[in-house]
Amino acid sequence: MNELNPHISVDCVVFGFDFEKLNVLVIDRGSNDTSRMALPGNLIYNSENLYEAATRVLEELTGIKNIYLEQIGAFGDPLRSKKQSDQEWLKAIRSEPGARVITVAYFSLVKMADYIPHASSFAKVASWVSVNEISELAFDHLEILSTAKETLKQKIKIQPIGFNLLPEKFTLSQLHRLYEAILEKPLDKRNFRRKIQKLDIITPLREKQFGVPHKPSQLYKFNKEKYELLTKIGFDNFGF
Amino acid sequence: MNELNPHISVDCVVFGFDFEKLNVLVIDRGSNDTSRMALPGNLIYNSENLYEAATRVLEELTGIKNIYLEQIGAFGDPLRSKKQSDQEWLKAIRSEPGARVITVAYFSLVKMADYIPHASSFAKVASWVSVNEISELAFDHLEILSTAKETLKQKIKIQPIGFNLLPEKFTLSQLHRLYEAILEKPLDKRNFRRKIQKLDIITPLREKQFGVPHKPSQLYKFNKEKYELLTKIGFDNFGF
DNA sequence: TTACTTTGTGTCCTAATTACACTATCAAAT
DNA sequence: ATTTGATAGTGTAATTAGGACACAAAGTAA
Repeated sequence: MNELNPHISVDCVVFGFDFEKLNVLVIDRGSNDTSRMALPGNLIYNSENLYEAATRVLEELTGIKNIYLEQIGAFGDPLRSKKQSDQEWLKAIRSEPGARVITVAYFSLVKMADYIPHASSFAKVASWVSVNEISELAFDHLEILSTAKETLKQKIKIQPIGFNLLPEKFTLSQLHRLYEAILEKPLDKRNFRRKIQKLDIITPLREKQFGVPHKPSQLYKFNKEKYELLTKIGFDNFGF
Repeated sequence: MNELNPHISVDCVVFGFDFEKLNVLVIDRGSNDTSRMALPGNLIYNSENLYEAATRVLEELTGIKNIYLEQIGAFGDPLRSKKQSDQEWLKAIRSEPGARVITVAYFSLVKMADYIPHASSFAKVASWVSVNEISELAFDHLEILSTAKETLKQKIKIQPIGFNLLPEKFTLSQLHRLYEAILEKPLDKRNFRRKIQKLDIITPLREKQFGVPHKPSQLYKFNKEKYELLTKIGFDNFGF
């Protein structure tokens, strides 16, 4: 009973933030056609649920574990894996390369510094790529990525999940740039700071940046207790 | 190749509004155990995509077609169809009743008056039930329903999809009660009206209610052009 | 004609949003 | 020592949105 289900896969859109822009973790299939890159993903086992499968596959392919992971939705066009380049690759790794597969996509937010991705299994290389520089991916992964970006945009307005993309200690400017990168629009610096401060979910540390060639910035940490209290009593949005 | 895929199903949460409260369309499996009701759903064909499958299954089981339909997500716990009552029913209608099936759930909004549901196929009866009176459903359908309600709550704040639940001509009071039913909280009458009017997506008709034992209400229609313009240039939310 | 029901409307107060510019503080270069 | 370059950090005024609140108007039914 603990066998691969040849009809169902999971794919993960792993976002990382380098203090400048959003990045996505992709694996390189190593062949030399034009669309060599793909999102990490694979078939599920019949014994595991979808979330477990996503967690497992991500660790197997990239070594990443213990992260924020949330479902985006299911993608199941009958032709989603019928491109010739995709079929060739599937023949190399699947026992039923022609099977009709639907995939359940997840998106994940990680602290980029914590994960120097190490490739494994059939992923020759796993690496970070700027989301805006991706114009082609295997299967329907470009569509999945696009949906993931949209989901993240919506979600960041409702929950402060962005903190999963920052280190424990961060500056307001970093948080500011993160929101701008996700929402893909400029946000006024003073208004942003005022709003974040009023939410009362960050706490200043007794610490500043040092070694930077400009005025050092106050460091903050995320106030998890306050956030959990907020989610418990219910709140509507973070309104950016 | 045009065959049923024994591992993938679709389920539909069809919402209707009776001017008082939200209702959901359920099918009655006709057996006499405690959880006789289920959401309309069935296995997909390998030749169709997920949206097509949901459309087809819904029409086959309830006669409903041409409606607003949107994906909620995938549900795939390995035990989701292992309750004894569910297994007994699956044995009656499936060739592989023990197979591990994941389901892709959709939610749908219909004008209740347009659809006097007629049962067919293995649905002995299809009928409207108030969402608040449902405490048990087959499989994991209660969880799916719960997610659907939450999705609808979120979505109604961002897009005016509520109009799919009302007839062509409607009153502001009906729209008001609809929002209250979906959001499960009272909304101030005057503030609600002000807000809706400012959105500029409804147009008053040269028509009033008649035959009602109280002051007749102005009738309105939904302004689709304005809405599409809004979605094109982008808007953030409807803020209720 | 009265009773009953639902419609439709305006104001005041508070809170939130937007637009906007200059000084402070550090490292690095000269 | 001084200058340069970079980013941090801060306040206000004007506008807009949100929330609380009560009563007259228009119909049917008794």
